[in-house]
Amino acid sequence: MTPTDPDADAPAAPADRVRTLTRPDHEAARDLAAAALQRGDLLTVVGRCTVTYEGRAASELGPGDRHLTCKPDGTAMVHSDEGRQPVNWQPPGSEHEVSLHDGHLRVRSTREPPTEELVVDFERVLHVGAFDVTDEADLALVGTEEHLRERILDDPALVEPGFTPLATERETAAGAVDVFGEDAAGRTVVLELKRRRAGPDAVSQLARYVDALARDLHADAEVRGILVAPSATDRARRLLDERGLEFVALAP
Amino acid sequence: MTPTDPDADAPAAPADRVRTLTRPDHEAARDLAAAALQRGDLLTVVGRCTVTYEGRAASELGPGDRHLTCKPDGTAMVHSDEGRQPVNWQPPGSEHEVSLHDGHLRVRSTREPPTEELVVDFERVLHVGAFDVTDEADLALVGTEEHLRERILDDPALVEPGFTPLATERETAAGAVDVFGEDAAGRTVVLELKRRRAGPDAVSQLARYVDALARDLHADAEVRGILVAPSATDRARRLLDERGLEFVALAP
DNA sequence: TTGTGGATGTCGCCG
DNA sequence: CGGCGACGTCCACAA
Repeated sequence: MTPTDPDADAPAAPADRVRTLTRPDHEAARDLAAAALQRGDLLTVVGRCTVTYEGRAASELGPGDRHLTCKPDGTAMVHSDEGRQPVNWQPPGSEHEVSLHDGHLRVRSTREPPTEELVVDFERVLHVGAFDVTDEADLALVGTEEHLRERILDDPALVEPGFTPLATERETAAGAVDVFGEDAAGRTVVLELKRRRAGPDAVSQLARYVDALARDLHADAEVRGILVAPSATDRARRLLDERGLEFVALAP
Repeated sequence: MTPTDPDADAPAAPADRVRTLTRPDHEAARDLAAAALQRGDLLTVVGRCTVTYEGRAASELGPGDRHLTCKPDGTAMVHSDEGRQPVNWQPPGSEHEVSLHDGHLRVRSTREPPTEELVVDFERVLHVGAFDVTDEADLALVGTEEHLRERILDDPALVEPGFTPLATERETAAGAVDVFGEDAAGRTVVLELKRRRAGPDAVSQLARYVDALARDLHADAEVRGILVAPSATDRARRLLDERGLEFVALAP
């Protein structure tokens, strides 16, 4: 927290839900940023800065123009002008603090564990913004692996005629199997589902479950493993063949 | 870049590197946003909006306050007040456009392939910002898997006395092996490196390489596989044992 | 363009 | 908390 305002018991003015400064001096920027963190606002800072990170790894980033976001949940992100990924960040649950260092505006974010520290040092501030935002809505997403599973449970013949699902997330020594069932001949079947084109790791995953189940059941039990995905790479196909596993093309 | 302005030979006014509006009406917001996209600025919009996405999957998001970023490289991100991940986004290379719909400010981002469309519809705009930002600096990151590899090549005895690296990224039928070498007895050794605690997938990956190499070489060739990581989960240890593979504890 | 595997992955779920 | 696997993963790099 900021080292100010221990007892703001006087009813704060119903401040604007948005407060911004353009090209503020560093003290004004610090004040607005500190107030934003204090109030649990979303804080944005744009300007020329350097960034250092130390934690699971460590990084240095020289001067450049970037966009910093500090969320009320403790997330911090430093975005450059390119890329979907922030160039540096701190996960939710971190604590942010703002200060002046050598006449620079410094935002420091720490968390623990693991111990991680992100320091963003602005030598020039183009913009500071404090936003009182709330979001109650939930994202409704379709086309996931879960939908593929529902499709199969709805109509098991999509996998093959006579296939009967018996369980989902069935536990084995190697982990939980996506769909567990049996074929028309009563043989055990394991499905591994992928919402998109499957690669070698999907095959390895399926193989782990098949091996584990074959061991869990009788030594003589035959266990079929079927990879269900819209498509599979050549290498994945080859690995399937080598392991005596099968493939069924099916999309979410 | 924007697909316009073939001959902007008239010297553009040395416009501010930052232009923002607070609680603009939708037309003013549209004008500033359009100018920002035109100029290749970083565009930010904060306000109450709904979001729809359709492409590799599809999603709907009801009304809430969010922060939209459009980068000059075609990236778009919609951030809510929580989480490190944007609630919706568009990858770099997309094209953004801004318009008025039913009196709302609408930002639409599309790309191809795959065909994907993101529509952000603001019913209330708290803030619009246009920032002329550049970032030449490169991130210097340490503690990656590559550093672990360099550590091993520097001092192969960290793996075991007598270990001799012969190649990195050596190709096999199953893909490229992290480190390929031989032990003191001249046996072929495959290393799979992980910068952090290793799980079952790391073991499967190593097993794929060992199997492929044993096949590529002679049928009677013995190939040792060693997982090198700071630590490994119980399940990973068990899988290593089952497959006759080994583990060496080593951190980047 | 596609394939492949790393990532400070993040995130949710479950023991 | 740690393990485990999905993700509209993103991303760089190689073929």
